[in-house]
Amino acid sequence: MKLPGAQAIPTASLRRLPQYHHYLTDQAMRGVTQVSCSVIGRDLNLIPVQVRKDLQYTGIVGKPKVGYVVDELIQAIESFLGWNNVHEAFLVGVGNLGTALLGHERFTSFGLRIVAAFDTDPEKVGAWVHDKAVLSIDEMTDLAQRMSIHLGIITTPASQAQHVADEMVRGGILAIWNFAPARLRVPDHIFVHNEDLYSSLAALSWKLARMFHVPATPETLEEAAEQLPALLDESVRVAEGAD
Amino acid sequence: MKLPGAQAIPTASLRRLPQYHHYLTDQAMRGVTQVSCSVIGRDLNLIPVQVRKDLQYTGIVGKPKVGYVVDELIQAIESFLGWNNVHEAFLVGVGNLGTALLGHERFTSFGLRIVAAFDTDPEKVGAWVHDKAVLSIDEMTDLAQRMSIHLGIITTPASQAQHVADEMVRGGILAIWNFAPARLRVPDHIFVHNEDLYSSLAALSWKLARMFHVPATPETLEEAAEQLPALLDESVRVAEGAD
DNA sequence: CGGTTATCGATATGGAATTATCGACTCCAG
DNA sequence: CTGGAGTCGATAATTCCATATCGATAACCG
Repeated sequence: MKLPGAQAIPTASLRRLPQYHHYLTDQAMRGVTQVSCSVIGRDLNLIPVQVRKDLQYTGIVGKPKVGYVVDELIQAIESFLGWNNVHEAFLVGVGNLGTALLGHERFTSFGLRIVAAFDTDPEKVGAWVHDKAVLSIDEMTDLAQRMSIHLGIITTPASQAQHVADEMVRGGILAIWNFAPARLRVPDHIFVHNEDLYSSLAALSWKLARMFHVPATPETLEEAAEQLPALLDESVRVAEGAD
Repeated sequence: MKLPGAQAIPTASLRRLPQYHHYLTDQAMRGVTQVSCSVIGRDLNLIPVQVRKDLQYTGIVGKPKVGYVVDELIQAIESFLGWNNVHEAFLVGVGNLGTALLGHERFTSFGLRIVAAFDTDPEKVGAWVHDKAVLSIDEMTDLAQRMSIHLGIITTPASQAQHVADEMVRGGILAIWNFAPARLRVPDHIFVHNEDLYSSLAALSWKLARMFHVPATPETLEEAAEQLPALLDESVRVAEGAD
């Protein structure tokens, strides 16, 4: 028996759901009450079949010829993603990025409320950033336990991320949203969700490099083929002095 | 004939390369000169085969029993990702997130230099944020043309993102790094790379919801099966009043 | 009131990505 | 100098995701 809202959903689909949600709330504000996969697909540059498949994971049921009721769809997505239950979180690392996240009031609508921030810098401790108190990192572990906080957000430099993660685990935190470019080592039962801007930057860099420096024209391919040392010959370094 | 540094690489592999890069530079600092896929896999929680496959895309060649030379590997990744050629970029939207990005001096090491920022807010225009001038958005289009800027970064609210994108295209920008939660509509030859924190948050939310509210035990599955209305019966809304 | 059209839901196909397997090579130990 | 262990590189198999196709259903129109 197949269960709606079951445990299996492709990551790719999961990442598209907020886009549908955003689009749908926008449509709802404009007074639209019903919507079809075709229309969504047109506006979001996706093929209708994929939209339908994604939405089916939420357990929503549509009607032929009409499509879906917008409000029901929004509810289904929110429910599926757990946005109806707000999770309280601690944030560690009140730098540029940390401050930015603290300012995202919108998070509350998406099931996330940052209740306090922590830092090591004495100048920051005691301050208030976007109505959130900045406390000393030393208090974090104990406070997480006493407040039963289960979610931690790390926005420190990479060098401190592991230490912060360890403290979070000690404090009973079970899930970590990690923005530091570091691979955290945690016990198996702790869930780590890595953000890592650099991973994303890589995809962009690669594309840019090929757009501006190594375009895929036949000539440049031949050039490259000439330049590349005997890959078939010796172990010469391939990318030497490219700068 | 297969070309090293060719056009095809899985996105997933692309996203892992910076992690290897970060790990390798760290190892290099510690004096490690050679490394094998097994070791990398152990430290980064990946299976050796996958590491090997990812690294092969960069065109690097290893030696049996020994592995790879760390410095060559770093060079190969940087070259493959185009990090040896710095791209200049404009950033639009000096809010929390924009400010955070402007502060990332590290970007320069990864092929990206933000040369100027733009905003509509008269209070921000004329200021300097992290040594970058904040200019009026009106100047952006013209300036992009005159300075031959080809990369734009959008950190505005979603409502303004489309307008900014249009202006960027008019200014000759060819690639856009979009942090606004909006689907941009651009000509075909423009490359858009979406960041969208909310997409990422969705994956986290979904996991959290199942960790704390709908764990995957048989009992709760039965409960859920009971609660869910007759999906097989009528079109009743599935997720009613979950709040 | 019946035919047409648009949409949903389900299944099937195609392709891509991860994982597994095998042969070849290099270092190290005896 | 020779055998064994460990690693690379390539190919094969599996799994997973995206896309295509088909029947069923409900609104619209003549």
